[in-house]
Parts: sequence; C-alpha cells; structure tokens
Amino acid sequence: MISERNMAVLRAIIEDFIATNEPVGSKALVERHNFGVSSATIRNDMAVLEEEGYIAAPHTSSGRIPTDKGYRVFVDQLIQAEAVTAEIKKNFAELNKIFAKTLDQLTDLDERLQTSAQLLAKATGEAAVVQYPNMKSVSVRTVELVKVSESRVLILLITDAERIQQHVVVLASDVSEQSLASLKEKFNQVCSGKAIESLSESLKVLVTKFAPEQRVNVQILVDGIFLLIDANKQDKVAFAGAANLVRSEQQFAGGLSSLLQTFDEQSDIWQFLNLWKLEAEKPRAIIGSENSVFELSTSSLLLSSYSNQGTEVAKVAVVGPTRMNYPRNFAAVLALSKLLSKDQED
Amino acid sequence: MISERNMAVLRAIIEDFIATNEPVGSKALVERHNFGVSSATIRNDMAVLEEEGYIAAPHTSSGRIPTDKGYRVFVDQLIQAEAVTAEIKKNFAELNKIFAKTLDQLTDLDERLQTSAQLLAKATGEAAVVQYPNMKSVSVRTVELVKVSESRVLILLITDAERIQQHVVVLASDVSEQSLASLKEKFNQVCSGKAIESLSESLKVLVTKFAPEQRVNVQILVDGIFLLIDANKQDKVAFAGAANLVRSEQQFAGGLSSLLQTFDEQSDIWQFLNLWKLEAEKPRAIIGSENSVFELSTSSLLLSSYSNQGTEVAKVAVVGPTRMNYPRNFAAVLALSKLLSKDQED
DNA sequence: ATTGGCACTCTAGGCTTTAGAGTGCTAAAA
DNA sequence: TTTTAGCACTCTAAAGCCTAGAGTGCCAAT
Repeated sequence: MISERNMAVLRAIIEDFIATNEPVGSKALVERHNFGVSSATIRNDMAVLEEEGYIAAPHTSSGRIPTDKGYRVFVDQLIQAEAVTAEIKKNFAELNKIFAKTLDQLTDLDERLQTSAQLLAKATGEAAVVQYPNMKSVSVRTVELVKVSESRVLILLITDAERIQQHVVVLASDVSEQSLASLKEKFNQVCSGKAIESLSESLKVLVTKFAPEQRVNVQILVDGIFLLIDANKQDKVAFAGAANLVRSEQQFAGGLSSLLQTFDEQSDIWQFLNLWKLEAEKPRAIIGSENSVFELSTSSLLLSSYSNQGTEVAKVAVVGPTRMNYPRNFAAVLALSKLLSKDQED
Repeated sequence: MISERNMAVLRAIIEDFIATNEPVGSKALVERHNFGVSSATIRNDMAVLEEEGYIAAPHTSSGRIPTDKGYRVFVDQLIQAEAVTAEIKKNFAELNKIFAKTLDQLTDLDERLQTSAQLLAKATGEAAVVQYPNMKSVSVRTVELVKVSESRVLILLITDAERIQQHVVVLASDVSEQSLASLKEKFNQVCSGKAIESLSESLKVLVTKFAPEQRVNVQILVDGIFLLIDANKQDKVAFAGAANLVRSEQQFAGGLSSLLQTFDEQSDIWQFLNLWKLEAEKPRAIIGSENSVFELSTSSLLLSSYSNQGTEVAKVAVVGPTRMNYPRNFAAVLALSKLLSKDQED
C-alpha cells in the first residue's frame, strides 16, 4: 500500500518543512528533489500519505506539513537507514571530540553537568537538559570530619560514585581534634560501605550510645549527615539554552513561558524524564503529542541515558520544536551521554 | 518652573503606564486620579512635562509615555519620599521573612545563590541575577588532603570567607596516609593565612624543595590547588526567572534571545555589573538608555550589593522592563542583599 | 501508472474606511 | 495669571474588502 516512492516523498516533505517552516506543495517539491515524475503524480502520493495520517494540510489547498506520526516514521527510519546513520556517526565523532576537550578538564559534578548542558545546547541549537545521576543505590565510602574554625566542622560524604559532598555544621561546644577523630572513626564504622538508603536507622541508634553530654554535638553531626544523604536523593537537573527556545518561539505559541518556568523551578522534570524507558546506547525521540506532559503540542524531546559501571544513572535530553534537525541532534545527545558514562575507565 | 502639580501628574502618568502599558491621555488621567482640575489644565501640565523631556508621545495626538528621564526622577523621588519608603519598608519586612525562611537552611554556596536568584525572581516577577562573592582578596585558612581511593586524593581549600572548594586529583603513584599527612603539613605552612593571590609563587618554590621521586605527585597536588585558586577568582553569577522575561517580551523587541544567551553563557555579565558603583544599603536603578551595554533600550536594572565583614563582595540585580514595579522590586533587592551579607553574625 | 489541463479554494497581504481617543489652540471665565 | 470649555484637527487600530498566487482534486488522455 505504501510504496517506496511514497516514503521518499514523505522524507522530502519533512526535510523541506524542517528547512523552510512552510507548508510544502507538490510543485515546489518536484522542483527541489528530482523524483523523475510530475507534480500530479506527487499529488497522488501526497493524497495517500494524507490518507495514512503522515501529513496534513493546515487548510484546504495549501501545502502539507508533517504530522507527529509522520515524524515518527521519519526518525524510526532514520535510526535504521544505513546512509543516514553514517551521517550521524560523522557528526557524532566530531561532537565527541569537542565535548571531550571541555569536559575532561572538569571534575566538579555541578560544573561538569552544567557545562554538559551548555555544550549540548550549543551543539544542537536547542534547549538541553542533563539529569543529575541517581544516587539512591549508591554506598558510602567514607565520612570525613574537618575542623574549619573553633566550633565549625565540615562534614564530607564520599560515595563510591565519585561524588563528594560537603556541609558545615556549628557545634554547641568546642571539640578537640582528638575527639573529632574518634567520632569520625565511629561514624565510619557505621557508614562505610553501607548503602546510602540504609543509613538513617543505624545513625539514629548510634546517637543513643553516646554519653548525654556528648550527645548534643553528635546529634548535630548526624543531622548534617542526614542532610547530605537527602541531598543525594534529591532530584536535580542542569538546564541550558533558554535563548534557543525563544528563538524558535512561534512554534511554542504561548506555552513557552510556562515551559521555561518548569525548567527554572526544576519542578516535575525529573519524574517526567523518568517516564520514558531507554535501551542502552539508543537515544529515543518523543514527538509532539506522544508527550502528554508539557502540553506543547509542537515540541519534541530527544532522550539518551548515561550510565555508571553499566547501570543507567540518569538521562540527557534535548528539547525543541518537532521540526528540529533530528540527525544532528541524535548525534549530539549520543556523544554527550557516552562521555558522561563511566563504564570502562579506571 | 516645574510645579508641585506637574510632578504629581508625572507620577500619575508613570503609575498608570506601569499598570496598563498603554499611552495615557489627559482625560483618562483626570478620571482615575482626582486632581480637582479639568483635563485641559492637565493637558497644559503635560505640555510642560514634555517640554522638559519627562514624557513623550509615540505619535502626535496619542497619550504620553514616560521617558527614561521621567522614570529617573520618579525613582529618585521614590527613594526619598516618606510615604513610599514606608511602603517599601513594609514589603521589605515581609520579603525578608520569606527569604530568610528558605535561605537559612542552605549552607552550600552554589545552592544558596541559585536559590537566592530564584526567590528574587519570584518575588519581583522579573529576572534576577546574583553575583558570586568576590574571593580575590580572601585568604586561605587550611588546605586538607583526603584519600578517597588508592591513588585518588581530594583536595579541600578552606578560605576565611566560608567557602569550601574541592577537587579530586589522581596521583602518579600510591601515597601512604602518613606521607599525605606530612605533605598536608608542608602545604599549610606555605598557604595558611596567606592571601589567595600571593600563593602561586610560593607554591612553585615549594615543589622544587622535594626530592625528585616525590616531585611528580607534589606537582599534581599543586596543580590541583592552582585549579581551586583559579576557580576562586572566576567570575560567576546565578540567574533565574527567564520565564518572566519572556512574559513581558514585547518590551524587549527581539533582543530577548541575545539577552538570555548572555545570561546562559555568563559572558560579560560580571564586568557589566561591576560598571556601577553602589553605596552600602542603597539600591540603585539603571534605567533604559543609562545602560549602554545591553542595547535593550526598554529595560531597567535594579542593583544592590551584599557584603562580608563590611566590605562589598558582590551584587544582586533585577532585570526587567523599564515599566517595572519599582517600589516592590527595590524592597526585594534590598531584602535579599541584606540577608546575603555576613556582617554581624558570629 | 502517469500526466497535462482546468476549475476551484483558500490565505496572506495590500488598500480603504471609520470610530474614537487624544491633542493644541483660542477665547472666555475665574 | 490660571483655569476651563469648545472645537477643529490628527493619528491609530480594527474592520472590511479585494486580489494575486500557490495549491488542490479530479478527469480524460497517454
């Protein structure tokens, strides 16, 4: 029913529409691509495509624009088609280099992820989101206590997933270096090697084992550790490229402001990203109405995941109009997610 | 030349224009405010105000809109006028409470400043910028070295301005806990109590004093410290409220995208903010064309500074259309900058 | 299956018209 | 000297109208 040429026409329509953002008509189409047939024939093909729901006409007798379903088959083909994959690969290699150059210099997690988002936004010309790694199942390597002034103590929580977190607490009374060291010892007996989720109970018990006069300070320290643990569980994202969203604003008709607000306040993004399941190394596109959460009907989402020792820890995403440059953006998302993954190294 | 009533009319025009965003005419004006004179009289007053350059007409025979100069005298009066200051004070007290409630819980600098920007954006309904404190003249309290795995060492740089920075380096060979402790000792002899700017030289010298076989690792550590020092010098800002900018977009005619990009990439913002000199506790408004850097002619900037032990370390700003709510925003900026200041506490 | 031809449809943009808000000026009133 | 009513004039924004042109669907011919 759907012939080879039908598909070629669909692809041409989508490409032209992405390039011009104007409904594309049969005549313009035969002029730009040479199908070797006349516009009347193309018109017939277009009628078939419309029948199938791949394209639609904004009004009788105007050109056609792709529907979400049309984009869908387009990107599905894209990922399989040899020729295009080659193009993606080329882009990929190039972006991989550029990204690596900047990212290799950064060790601080916040900075790394913020920069990642910026790079991705720049490479794609769209907005980019990078999820913070999921630390829920991570375990503690060590807890360090460092005295920074008379009564202030810096707590460091070092996990086996590279992340080091800090928090300063103010103790109720001065504590000597020695007793701090012994406290640290005791904390580590409880925490070291334990999953972060299992700690709250054992720490609570630990407090009760101290003499009452010590208990005040120990409680303060334990509260500090709780804070760090909670921060680990907290869902956060880095976001960049707002300016790009604004540039293609007409696409988002009004909803732009609320979309930006969503990112600004970080509300709900995490759950939203986690709605979608991914296979390793396989980016996925969520097109237009397939995404029922932002009601921005004309936006697409490109998702990829990054992993730590083989298990997925978080996602990387590009947000833009449905008429985005899919091949390029697929490559970018893939390049970044590979760089953020820590699978083979050390 | 400029009568009392002239000024009252100017104020009324500005207030109406801020409220409606439409040019305001003499008739509408007498209807809303009761000056006790007729519209013809007001027309004469408006002619005077136009003469003086405080208001302008978009075209012959339309209402008038305030000029930058008009806004200027408006806000200058605002800060002095008893009545309005009272309003500001009321807002201030309220916002101060709200801000404090959230900020008191946060100790991490990044989080504090990011949240500050978000709070300010929310309170004003505009975009907000919070500058990171200037660390250039800060001195080091201690350097800590913590072993996090076989060959990885976490360097902590603790300054006397509350900020604690971390960086992980990978050593060329394993180092025992003891020798790490002695290294730390030596680093602290050089760094402790010294101004951050004076360190590069002395650290370079320190490296040469080690035996060649140790030197590799020492160099790696010193490089790590340099990185942290440089990060201290780096100019950074937290930004929030992009969605608000978009909402009042017509004001910014086209320039919006480039403005957002400026914030996204953090380019030039720092220098720009430092162009303006502030007195302590006194926010300042930069109105429209007084700001020649963003060429967004119709935007205003509200600046305030926050301090550490009495010396100004950074600024807080609100960016919005010239027709923003100055009294409210002044209060918000002031409230936040006071909260961020660490003057009296411990 | 493809094509040229043709009547038909729809929109975007240009042009005209008009209501209404606002002005400036003048001459009279306060 | 200041205020006011009155009036002729100006300009815009919105509404309505018109037209060129791009595009369609269908039919009969290839």
